[in-house]
Amino acid sequence: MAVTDEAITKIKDMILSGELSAGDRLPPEKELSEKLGLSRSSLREAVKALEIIRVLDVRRGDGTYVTSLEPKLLTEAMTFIVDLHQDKSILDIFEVRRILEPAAASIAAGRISLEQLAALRATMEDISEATSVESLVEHDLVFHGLIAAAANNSYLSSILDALSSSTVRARIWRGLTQERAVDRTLAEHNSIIEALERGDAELARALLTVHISGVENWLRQAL
Amino acid sequence: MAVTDEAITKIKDMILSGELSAGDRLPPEKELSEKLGLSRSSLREAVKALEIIRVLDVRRGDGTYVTSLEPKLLTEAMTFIVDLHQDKSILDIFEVRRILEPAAASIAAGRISLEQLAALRATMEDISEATSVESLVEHDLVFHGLIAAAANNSYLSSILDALSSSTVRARIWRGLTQERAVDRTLAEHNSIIEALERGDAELARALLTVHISGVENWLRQAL
DNA sequence: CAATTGTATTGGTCTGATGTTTGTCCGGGT
DNA sequence: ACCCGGACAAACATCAGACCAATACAATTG
Repeated sequence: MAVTDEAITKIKDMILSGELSAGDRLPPEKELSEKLGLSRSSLREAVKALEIIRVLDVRRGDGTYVTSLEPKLLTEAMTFIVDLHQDKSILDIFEVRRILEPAAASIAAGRISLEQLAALRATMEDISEATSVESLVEHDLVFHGLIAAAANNSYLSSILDALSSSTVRARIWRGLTQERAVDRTLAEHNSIIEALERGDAELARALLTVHISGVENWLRQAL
Repeated sequence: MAVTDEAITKIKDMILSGELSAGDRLPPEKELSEKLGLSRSSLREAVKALEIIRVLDVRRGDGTYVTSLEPKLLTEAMTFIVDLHQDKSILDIFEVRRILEPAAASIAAGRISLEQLAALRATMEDISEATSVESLVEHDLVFHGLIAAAANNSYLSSILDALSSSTVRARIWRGLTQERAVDRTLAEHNSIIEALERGDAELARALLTVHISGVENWLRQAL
């Protein structure tokens, strides 16, 4: 194994063993490189790799820290990967979303707060068939993100966030505007909000299934 | 933004734009570093970061290539992250598994092949309450992995694989052996196989829900 | 006491040299 | 014609050392 990969493993092990915990600061690069027995350049490659998956947080002029390691941080790393995997099998991604989104909505129906409901309703304002694609994408991201967040499970919302990379969404909304299906989609969003307001878990689940399936079917024939 | 991060973005964009496709070889480090306007050292940090999330494949003495970018590769990257996130909120992870595993089993019931069924049955051989924890973990990983694979959705099985890091599994099985709950768990596995053999999607879904919930409840009281 | 300035610490980047591995080509032997 | 081995080139791996830039913190100053 290359020295850099060894360093990655060693740092990972230090975290797993508890020698390093969330928020802890690592020794300076020079010191750590000597301790691990490799050059600073090689160590930096290892640190960079751990930084991109949000395990380490490097602050110039300050030091390198272990991140909070909250599940939320999983999102960014996963999004990065899913972004690159797009086009490969969007339908597979939709199949997973069709499983998770209704489940999230169902859970959310029993837990969602008034503030979150208000935020959901707010996303519907100023949105219509005439709205720009960028705004629609933004609305959609926030809308589904809020529902996932209301389910109160960081892993669940992180995974859903990642599976709905904005790049993919943008293309879909672009297609929807051409197909003049925007108001149907927005009407579905409205129904979902109403179900959540009533705390109707079963209805919320069903509406999400229909909603995702609708887009999925449009996608299927578009490909 | 630092030059290294710029390089990461640029390489990512080259892949997204199609300038680089799966399997393509990147220019040599020296050449690419000049093209992107940074030193070789900094470029190497960028490459290392993309290598760890399985976007690039570096072959010493040969060159650097874009990986196949198959969803399967998502697993390794995600597992690495989830491994580090363990202990933080295992129950959240179980909640997601309780959503995905039954869905996967339900889909698998209609698609599973005879070979896959045989493989599933094979995992039950030589397994009993007396078996070592290592073997039980191995059995469990393969068992659930096969079901996920039978659902024939790479993203689904990748995510499930990642959520079931062997580190977590090991600890759970260790607990189960102490609680003498091993044969109940194995009996549930048997029932699941039978449901899949009959192609009974609804039953498979229910059994998986019960199965995951059972472990989940044990975990809840153990924490 | 607050604002400013200095300075040490720490990460960011570059350069250039050297080691290691791999792929390829070519010549000799069968 | 085929196979094998060595030489060579290409490409990544690693290191050492230098200098830049941002930050934290203590000292200074008003």
